[in-house]
Amino acid sequence: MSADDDSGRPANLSRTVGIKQVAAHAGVSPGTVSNVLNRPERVAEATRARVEKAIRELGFVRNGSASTLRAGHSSTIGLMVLDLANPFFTDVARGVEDIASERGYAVILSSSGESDERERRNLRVFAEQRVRGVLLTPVGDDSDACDRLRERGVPVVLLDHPTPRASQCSVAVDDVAGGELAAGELLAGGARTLAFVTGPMVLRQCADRRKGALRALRAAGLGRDALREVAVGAMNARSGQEAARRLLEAGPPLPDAIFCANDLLALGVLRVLLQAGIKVPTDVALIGYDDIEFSAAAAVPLSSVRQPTYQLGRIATELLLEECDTAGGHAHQQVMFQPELVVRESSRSASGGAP
Amino acid sequence: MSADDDSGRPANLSRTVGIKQVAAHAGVSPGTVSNVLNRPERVAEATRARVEKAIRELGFVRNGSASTLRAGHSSTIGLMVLDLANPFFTDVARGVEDIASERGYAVILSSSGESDERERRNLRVFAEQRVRGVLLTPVGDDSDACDRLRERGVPVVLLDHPTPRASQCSVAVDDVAGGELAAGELLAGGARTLAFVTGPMVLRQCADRRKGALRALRAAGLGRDALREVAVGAMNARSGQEAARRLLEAGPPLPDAIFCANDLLALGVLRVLLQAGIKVPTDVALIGYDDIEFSAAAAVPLSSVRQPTYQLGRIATELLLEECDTAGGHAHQQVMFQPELVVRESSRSASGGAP
DNA sequence: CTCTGGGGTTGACACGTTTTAATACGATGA
DNA sequence: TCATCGTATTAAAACGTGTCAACCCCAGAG
Repeated sequence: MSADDDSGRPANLSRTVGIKQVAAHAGVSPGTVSNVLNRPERVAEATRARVEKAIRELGFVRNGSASTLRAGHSSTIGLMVLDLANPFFTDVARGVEDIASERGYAVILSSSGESDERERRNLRVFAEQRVRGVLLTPVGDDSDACDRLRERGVPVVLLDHPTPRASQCSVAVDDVAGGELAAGELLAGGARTLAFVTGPMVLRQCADRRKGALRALRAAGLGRDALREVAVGAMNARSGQEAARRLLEAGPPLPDAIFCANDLLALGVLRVLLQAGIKVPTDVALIGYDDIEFSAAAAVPLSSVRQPTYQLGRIATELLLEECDTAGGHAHQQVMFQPELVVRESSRSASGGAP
Repeated sequence: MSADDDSGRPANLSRTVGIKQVAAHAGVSPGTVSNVLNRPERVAEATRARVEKAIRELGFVRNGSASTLRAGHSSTIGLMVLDLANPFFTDVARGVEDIASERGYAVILSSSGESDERERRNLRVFAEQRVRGVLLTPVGDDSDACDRLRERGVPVVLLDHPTPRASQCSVAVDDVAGGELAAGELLAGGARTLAFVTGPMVLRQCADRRKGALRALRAAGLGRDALREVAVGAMNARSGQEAARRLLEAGPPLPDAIFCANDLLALGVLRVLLQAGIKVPTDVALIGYDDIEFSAAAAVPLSSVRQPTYQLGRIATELLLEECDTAGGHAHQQVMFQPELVVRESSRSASGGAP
């Protein structure tokens, strides 16, 4: 009585159980089964029950490829972020998944790893899968790949990336303001020389936060030469360590304070500084960006700039699905949030406390 | 060889450009285009060049749904982890993505959030998408949903989850040994009473690490009553904080040391302890599990148990793809890695140093 | 009784690709 | 010259679902 071969048991092993098999089992036509699945209100209560019973009994699972093929688009959306290992983006992803699954959409999650070649490759996979729409945190500013998608009729919402173009939706946080907040906090603490530790400048996040820092410097009456820039290849803790080592190797006059474009960078910097016996914030003040969960628990609790990450994901997804569901008349929106300064120990220099 | 019917202008707006349009443009049959895409060696150099030119000019992108429908399965694999916000799993995911994309597979990444209902729902999405195979870190031990997939002919490799069943592949790390290492380290430091902070016991990871801890206790000649267990609802930092508060509220005789089933839990515990003015490791020693990147940078650098995360993902994917590509004769493997103790400050109690 | 209307159901086709059996064609050997 | 063979290409038949026009049947109106 082992369930080895097809010995009279319900058709578990029958190669594939499709809409037709269900129809036969329920004594209706395939069209009716399709109606039960897609417009249940059009089919009489009794037949509907019979079909649903058959579906359960046969363990039918709708073939998504066939649906997609017929419909011209699937019920999945693609989400492409810069770095899956960054808690900032996993928070965003959580917001995306929550809204999407609430509305019956599945999410294909993908990461470009800050490489535009991987971005292109993964966007092509999205295109092949005929995703319904795409949420994209672009690596560069070249909107080329993005435009090709939109030409194909695939809505794209830019995520954590503002756009001046009225022809598309975007959700972002004001990184210039955030950079100004961060640098301003360091300057208010008494710093006269700053270092800016950053990832690749092609990343808009880095460029904007730098711009904000420069603005703060100017407001404090300091020149551009008060800012030393250290650019590394990625925005993770490992690169942060490299940046700190470079700063140390550069020689004795360390900057008064360091602004990192990212909490991951800041944690890496912090680690190397402490290992070198440098006191934070006494010797050097430090501030990061994103306010990820681990920053508060760091060796020296890290000051940072908080962004509404989860909201970012939610709003972006709502905009995208709105654009998908609306036929033609969709009003594109460019949403911009404001960041918030979070002051912890790493920037509370002994000298410059509260005013 | 002159323009056939299209009047000079690139066919951007033609509703959908499929294999047929390419064929017409290149003056061949659709079958030949398909051959160019899938078995280029079968088609003459000259025609192949012509077809490839047409593909570029029309911006053709193969329709994955149609391929999948025809083939019966797609060229994507599904990856379901317990918690995307846990760096342990993002490291694993990196290993998976690297191997998969190397072999021309795309990855659909999904997270059950330690909820078996979400696990079932997301596995159903995998089934609808007709993924080629699934990498699964199951929430519970009920292999039901998993079995249904395998009945459908979808290979499933268990990830971070050992199995005694010879009928399926699995890749795991010995969590009993790891738990024993962790608790052993605390006991070697002089602790006589322990707390075990853990997530839901349905999670095998938690159950096994507890088993290892008990084994270490026994080896040290201590009874089961030397271990106080604090179980919380999830394995993240927030729950860790809750656990620590519960320990503090329970009254003055704190345990000598705390073993957390997870670094996230440990970081949460650490934070609350420090805020309460409790010295780590002097008053209470602490050890976590997974050795995530942030543990080394914590307020008190966290001792932990390291696992070969990236390798875990790689090997699991290799096994899965091997099973997918092999027709029938596939030898299932159960791979088990050994964990490694990483001692840092949080477990170096003043009393018990080196032997 | 017939006629009309409408809810419920059906059947057939289309979606874009892959695959298989069949075809065209030029070259080779008898 | 014809038969044979191999290579390059083609036409046609699936894959499983959604859609839409057609159809059936019965209730109610005339």
